[in-house]
Amino acid sequence: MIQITFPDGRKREYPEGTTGMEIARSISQNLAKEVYSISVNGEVWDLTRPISRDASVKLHKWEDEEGRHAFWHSSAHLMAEALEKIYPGIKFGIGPAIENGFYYDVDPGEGRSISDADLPAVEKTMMELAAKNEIYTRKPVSKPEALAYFTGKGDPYKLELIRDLQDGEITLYNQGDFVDLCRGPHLPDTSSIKAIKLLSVAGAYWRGNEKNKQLTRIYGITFPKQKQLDEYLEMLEQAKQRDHRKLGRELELFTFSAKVGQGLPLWLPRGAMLREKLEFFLRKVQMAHGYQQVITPHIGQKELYVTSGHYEKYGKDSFQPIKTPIEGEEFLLKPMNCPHHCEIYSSKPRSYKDLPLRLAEFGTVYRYEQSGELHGLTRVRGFTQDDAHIFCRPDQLKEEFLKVIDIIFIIFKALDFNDYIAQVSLRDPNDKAKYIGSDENWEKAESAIIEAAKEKGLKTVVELGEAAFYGPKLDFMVKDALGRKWQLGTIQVDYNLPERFGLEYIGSDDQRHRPVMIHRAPFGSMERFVAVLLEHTAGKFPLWLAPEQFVIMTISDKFNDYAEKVLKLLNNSDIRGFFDNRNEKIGKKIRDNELRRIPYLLVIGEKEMESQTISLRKQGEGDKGAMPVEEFARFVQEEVKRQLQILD
RNA sequence: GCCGAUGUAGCUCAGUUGGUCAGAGCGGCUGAUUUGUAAUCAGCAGGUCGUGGGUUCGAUUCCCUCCAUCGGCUCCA
Repeated sequence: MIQITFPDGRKREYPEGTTGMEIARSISQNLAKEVYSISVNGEVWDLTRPISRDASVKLHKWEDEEGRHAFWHSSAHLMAEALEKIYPGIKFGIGPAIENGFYYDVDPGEGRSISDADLPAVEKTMMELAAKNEIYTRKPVSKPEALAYFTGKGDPYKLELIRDLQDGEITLYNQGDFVDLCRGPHLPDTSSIKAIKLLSVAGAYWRGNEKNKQLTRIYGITFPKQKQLDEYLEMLEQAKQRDHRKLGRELELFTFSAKVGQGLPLWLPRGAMLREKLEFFLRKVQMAHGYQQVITPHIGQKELYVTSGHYEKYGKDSFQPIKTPIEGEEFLLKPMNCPHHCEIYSSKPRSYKDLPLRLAEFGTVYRYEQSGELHGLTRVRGFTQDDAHIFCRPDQLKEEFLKVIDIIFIIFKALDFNDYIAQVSLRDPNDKAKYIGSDENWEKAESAIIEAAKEKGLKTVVELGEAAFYGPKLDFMVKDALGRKWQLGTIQVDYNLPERFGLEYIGSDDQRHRPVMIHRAPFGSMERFVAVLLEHTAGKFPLWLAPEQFVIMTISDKFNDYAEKVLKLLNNSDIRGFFDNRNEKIGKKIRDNELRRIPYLLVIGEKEMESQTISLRKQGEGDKGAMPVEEFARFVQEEVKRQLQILD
């Protein structure tokens, strides 16, 4: 007998070789139907794998990531089985479970391709196979056996994967006629896979390397119940409604023009107002934190970027230099503000007493992003960074870094961004050639970031190879409506540019010293920030940010004069809004302005004119009753003040 | 840049197996209506069916190029 310990600490005896499924059944038959995998001493196993020693276990249902993972991973195998039936000779790459569903990378073979239109047939075959209740069987094999099998099958990608594996840790799984190299775990059989949707087809480079062959990646998702699939698809539809590209058009915030050029956003009046308010907000925060605004040009001599290293790193695949007509001097559209700010630093001798020097600029930069990369406002070719560079003494670095984190917290709090990921982006230790600067400087910079994040109690994830070429970063990532992660705020420690630009200050010892630089942008870029904000709020901005805070609507045009008077009064009270003077019924005007996400709708008719009031409607909440005009003005001012309290 | 898909009026979308096939709703304009809390009615104007080429007696429809967009991959200072 072996002793099994459950998560709640209870222990129970089972015969040696018992399986997860048997343990589940011993608790209840219903449970047995709902579990998909089991953790044995922290390792996730198949439910059918015999347990031969005392162990701590946890059974995983759909609600657990481990349960869904096994479900989707098994679904990927099921899809592969179906693909092999429909496309004999198809080659397989990798087919993992992902956050929402699974994918499999396949090579359909010369002259064959798979497109969206082919997916329903694959789905159908998967359904048929699933209904056969095929059993997933695990089989440990030796490396030579594994190599022999896939050589026989002629699957070069699997062979490549096997070569990187250690003998003794290789397992094959099969269900029906399909055999795959796989670590597992898997479902006991295919019977629980009841609802299948293959979502999309995409190209994906083998092993994520651009130089390798591009395989066809098929994304799909499966569920134990049809209802869950319906709900998931409904959720995707809902997310589409919050897409910032759709909302940007509907709310008339921004647009694009193929004539102007792809990836170059045009901000419409309402969008410009929104940006102005965001900038105003950050300016105030920064002023309180000792920043000084500067302004620099949109271009700079090519030499400037040769000095900074940007030219060597990005010059060839970037917008190419523009030239003066007579002298032929070369200038670059600025891809970064830091070199300009470095030159401001060195415009006069600096003393240790001047530091830290915090130079801020809403700097518009231009970068050549690959055409396939452009995406609404989140990935563009021209954008404005809420940039600043802090030049400080090494002994001030940590404190300055912590203060920047505070600013990011202030912003995220004011805009209700609670769901972010703090990512420590370090350099790839195996590819140091990608970066400039000495190991010593990198180590100093990386440990400064890690320490600061720790001190702030930030829960961080560490990503190797995600650093900027001149220094490591602390990035704040936020998800969009469809769960795609975007980097917003960023803080970067940089010992390298000060060196390249020969920046110095005179210390208290009367000697020359080198300052350290912090690059930081709490919003990241105005464009991307607005995009993510739009998707988070579905266009319902907080009152202080709303491009239009109120709209006046009259019951009939008999009250237009009074409405004009109210409009003037409110505008004079520094409240933004307009008079919807269309000759429409009140219901129509309410509907239209609700859809435009105007926070306050003011209805004016006979009663209101007589009593010098307005009838107030709050967006999404309906009628709030009558209110004197002055009171409404105060009410709005106070709400804005309350929302911006964080600035005080 | 790569793989796959899409592109019909300002927006959302119908339509043509190549031949009265250029349509609807919303939006816009004009008029009527003077309205009480999520769509008043009527009329009118809008499109060289993304662009350029080709096949054909004939192309919005078939083929190619380019442009833009969408889903991914790679990249992201």
